[in-house]
Amino acid sequence: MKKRVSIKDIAKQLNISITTVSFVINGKAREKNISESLTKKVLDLVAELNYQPNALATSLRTGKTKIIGFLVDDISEPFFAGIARRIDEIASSLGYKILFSSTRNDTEKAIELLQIFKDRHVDGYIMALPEGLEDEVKKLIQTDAPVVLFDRYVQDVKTDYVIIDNKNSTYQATEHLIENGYKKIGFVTIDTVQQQMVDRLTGYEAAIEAYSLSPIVKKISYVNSSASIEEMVKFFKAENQLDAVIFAANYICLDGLRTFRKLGIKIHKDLAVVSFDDFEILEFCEPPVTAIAQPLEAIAENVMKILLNKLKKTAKPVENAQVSLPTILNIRGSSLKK
Amino acid sequence: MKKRVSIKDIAKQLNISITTVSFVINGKAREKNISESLTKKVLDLVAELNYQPNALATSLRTGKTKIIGFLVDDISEPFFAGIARRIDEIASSLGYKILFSSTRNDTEKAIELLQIFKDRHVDGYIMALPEGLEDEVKKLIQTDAPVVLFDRYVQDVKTDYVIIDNKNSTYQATEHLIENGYKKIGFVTIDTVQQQMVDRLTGYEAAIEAYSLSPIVKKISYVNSSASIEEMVKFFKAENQLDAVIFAANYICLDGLRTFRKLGIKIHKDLAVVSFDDFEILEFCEPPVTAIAQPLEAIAENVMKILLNKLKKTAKPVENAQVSLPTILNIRGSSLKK
DNA sequence: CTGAAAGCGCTTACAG
DNA sequence: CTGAAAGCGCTTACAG
Repeated sequence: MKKRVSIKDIAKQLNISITTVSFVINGKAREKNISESLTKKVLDLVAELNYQPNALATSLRTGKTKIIGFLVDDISEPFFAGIARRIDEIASSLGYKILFSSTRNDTEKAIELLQIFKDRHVDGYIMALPEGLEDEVKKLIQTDAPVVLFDRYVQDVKTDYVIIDNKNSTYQATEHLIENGYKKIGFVTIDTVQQQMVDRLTGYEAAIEAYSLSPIVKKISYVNSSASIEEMVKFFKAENQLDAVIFAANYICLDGLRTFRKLGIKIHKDLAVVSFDDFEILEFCEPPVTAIAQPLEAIAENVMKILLNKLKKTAKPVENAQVSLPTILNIRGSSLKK
Repeated sequence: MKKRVSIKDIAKQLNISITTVSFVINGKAREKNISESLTKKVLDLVAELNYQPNALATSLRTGKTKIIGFLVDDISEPFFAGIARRIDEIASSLGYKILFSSTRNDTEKAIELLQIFKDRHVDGYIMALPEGLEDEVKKLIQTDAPVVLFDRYVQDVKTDYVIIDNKNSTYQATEHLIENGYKKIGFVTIDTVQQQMVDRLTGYEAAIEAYSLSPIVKKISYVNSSASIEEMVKFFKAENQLDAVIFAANYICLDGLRTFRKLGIKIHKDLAVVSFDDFEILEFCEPPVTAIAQPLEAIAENVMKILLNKLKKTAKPVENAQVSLPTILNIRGSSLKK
C-alpha cells in the first residue's frame, strides 16, 4: 500500500512551507498575497501527484466533518429511501456525505444512534423522530447543532422542520369522498401520539364534523402485518355499513388491501378507498386507488435548503424555519361517484 | 457550546498521564499492568463525565474510521434499500457506520464517489458496480482495501463477492413453465453487459435449449418507464403467439404489467408470467404473479460476514470469498397449468 | 506500574 | 510575500 502524498511532500518538493501550500490549496492564495507563479507551481504539483488532503486531519483540525447524520425509522421504507436518495444527491453535489441509520422505532436504540452521530462529529442532523427522543433533541439543539426534522415535528421542541400539511390533506380527501356522495366514511390509523398521525386524524374529524357526519375511527395497535390484518378484519366485519374508508399511511393501506382480499371486499363497488401516501400497488388495483401523494423531492429539497443554510451561518441565530408542504390528491377510480 | 471533555481532562483531574487513561479506556489495563484501583478510578471518572473519545482524533491516529462505504445504483430501489437496512443493522452492532451514495448508473459519478470514499478513509467498500468501474476497483483492491461486491461481479476482477445463482434461477423458472405446458416462452430483459443480467438470460436459454424449444428474447434499451413500455407494446403485439413470459428484473416486470393493462392482456388467461424479483405488487395481481425471490437478508449477511472478516485480518492474504446464494421460486397463480 | 514525548496531517495566528 | 510553530485529541514505542 503506497503511502499517500501529504501536504509535507508537496512543500518539500517545492522547497516552501506547508503553510503556503495549505493557503494555495484552500484558495486563499490571493487573500494571502502569494505570488501567481508560486501558486501555479503548487497547483501543478498537486495535480501531478494527485494530492488529496486527508479529510480526517482537516476534520480534526477544523471540527467539521462534512458528514450529515440521517436518522429514520427504517431506511428500507420507500418514503425514507426516496428522501434519502434526493438528500444524498444534493449533499454530494456540495461535498457532504450522508451517514444513515434506522431506529426501528426503538427509543433506546435511537438515543444510542444519536450519541454515535455526535461522537462522530456529524455537521448536521436530519431526523424523523421516534417517540421518546424529545429531551435528547432539545439538548442537542441547545449545543447549537444544526438539526432539521421532517415527517413529524415535536410539539414542545423549538426547531426547524419540514412536514406536509397533514390536517388539510385528510380534510380535503374526506371532503372529496363526501362530495362524491359517501356518508359513512371510516378512518383507519394506528394508535400513536406521533404528530403526523394525530394531524391526519384531526383533518378527517374536522371534515366529518363540518358536514355533520359521524366519525368512525379504527386505531390499530401496529405490531406486524398479520396482526394488523386481523384487527382490520374485525373492524370491517363490525362496521359493515361503511361506504368508504381512508387509510392513514401506506403500510396501513397495504394491510387494508390484504384485508379486502381476505374478506372479498371489492374496491369502489363495496367500499370507496383513499390511501394516505401514494405507491405503485395502488395503480394496479381494480379500480386504481385514490391517494394523497407526499412530495418526496420537495421535502428532501426543503430539508437540505434549511440545513445548508444553518451550516453556513456562523452563530447567527435565526428564526426557526418551519415548512409545511402541500400534498397532491391523485383521484382514481376507487373514490368516484357511484 | 460547552467544550467536550478530552482525555487530557481526565488525566489532569486524576493527576496521571494521558497514556494511562488511554490504556484503560482501550481495555489494555491488564495488559499494561495498570493497578486495579487506578483502573477503577479512571473508569469511574469517565462514566461520571460521560467522556467519549473524539472519533476523529482516533481515526487520524489509527487510520481507521469504522465507516463502511456503500455504493449502489440507487438507494431508493427496494432491493438496495432492503440490503442497506440489514447491512446497517449488522454494522451498527459492531461499531461501524454506513456512508452511502447512489451512482445513478453514471460511470463518471461512480468514479468520483469512489474517490470520495477513499478520501474519507472508509475502512471497507460494499458495492454493486456500475459498468466502467472495473479498472478503478482493480486499483482499489491492489491497495489492499477491503472490497466486497454484490448483486453482480466483474469477470476479470479478482475479488470477494456475494451474488445469487442467476443462471440456475431462470433455468428453473423456465423449466417450471415448460413443465406446466407452456411452449412459447418469451424473455424480456435489458440491453446490458452487466453480469447478473447476462446470467439470467443464459439460464433461460439453457432451459429452452434443453427442451428443444425456441428462444424469444426482447432486450429493452432501458431509458425510462414510458419508453420501456412502448418497446414492450411493440414486442407483445409482434409476438402474439407467446403463451408465457419471464421478466428479468422487478422494474422490467413493473413496466410489463403496465403494458398488459394497456394492451388488455390478462395474466395467466392470455399469458403466463414469471418475475425475477418478488415485490408486493405481484401479490395483488389477478391472479398473483409467480416470482423468483432474492434473499435480501442473506445477501446482506454474507456481505458483512466477508467484509468483517477482511477488516479483522492483518494482511493475511486469503482466497477470495465468492458466494452464490440460491433464490426461491414463489409459485403463484400466474404460471399454473391451464 | 506509569509517564514524557513523538506523530497522525492538517489550519491558522503570529512574526517578519 | 512567506514560514516556523502551536495545536486539534488521540495512540503507542520507548524509557525508567
